[in-house]
Amino acid sequence: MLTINDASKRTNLPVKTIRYYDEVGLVSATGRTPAGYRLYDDRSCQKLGFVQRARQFNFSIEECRELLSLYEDHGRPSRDVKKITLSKLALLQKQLDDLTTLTLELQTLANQCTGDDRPDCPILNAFSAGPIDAEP
Amino acid sequence: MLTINDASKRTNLPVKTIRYYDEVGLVSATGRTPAGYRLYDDRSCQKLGFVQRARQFNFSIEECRELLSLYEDHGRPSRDVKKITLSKLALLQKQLDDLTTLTLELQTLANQCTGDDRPDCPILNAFSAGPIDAEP
DNA sequence: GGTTGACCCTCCTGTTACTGGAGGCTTTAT
DNA sequence: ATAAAGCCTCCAGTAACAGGAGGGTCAACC
Repeated sequence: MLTINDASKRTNLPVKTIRYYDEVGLVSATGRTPAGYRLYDDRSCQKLGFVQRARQFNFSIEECRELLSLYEDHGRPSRDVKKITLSKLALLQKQLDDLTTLTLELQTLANQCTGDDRPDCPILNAFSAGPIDAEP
Repeated sequence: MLTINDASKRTNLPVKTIRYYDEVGLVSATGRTPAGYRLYDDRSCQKLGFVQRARQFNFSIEECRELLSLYEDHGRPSRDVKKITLSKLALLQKQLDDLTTLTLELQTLANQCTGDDRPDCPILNAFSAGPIDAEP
């Protein structure tokens, strides 16, 4: 049985975060010492690690909860997991597209800006006028 | 002078958002009617539009405040604006890289998953094990 | 003149996923 | 014996709004 600090070291999750996951019932502590200290076993640590990686993939806490229950349920069909994953993937793709467009436009503006002492600035001009045409 | 609703239509910002910008002092209402209704003139609408576009570029409210004050200050050097823009650009680039990696990895996992009735699922396996090697 | 319906206001709560801190035990090391 | 580190709970705050309650206002229509 590990203290919350040990679990933190093993999973690379901050202590505060582990406590939070316990609080919201995502990954509950295995037990408590008589003094009330949280205890975690290997299984709990594994789940914490699972959540950590899923979070890195931009899965929300609620989605993690769902994935975790599928993970816990030994007989679940992989179809269910794949479905969640694919819809998340579509979302990521959209974010990616938006971010790419945005970066390109901003890059264009920065390139056009002389960045000197003169007050004329294409960036501010663009912001005050309207949408930007990116030039290649 | 426009009501908040008219300003909303002109700028495509929700009424709630415009009120919020007033509340936090980002773009204050030009005045009020005797009944307490917010009023906006062309200049305010222009500022609202400015903020809207800057927000689309992922500038935070505080950054917008900064840009807006540069925008207001007629004599500011374009260097200042460019500096802010470039650091924002670097941040965007990093987000983009992370998101790209993430998407690729998740894609790899989804491809490996049969998505049928069987419980074996590479996605869950990967999450429970550790980092993923994306295959081309 | 009354009434509907569309606006407007303020204030409060909730969202996401934590993070920081106060105040106060417990355990471990010296 | 004491100091440091670690643990606990509870409270507040973060970003940028969105939703809704409760209530005032304005223009039009009958």
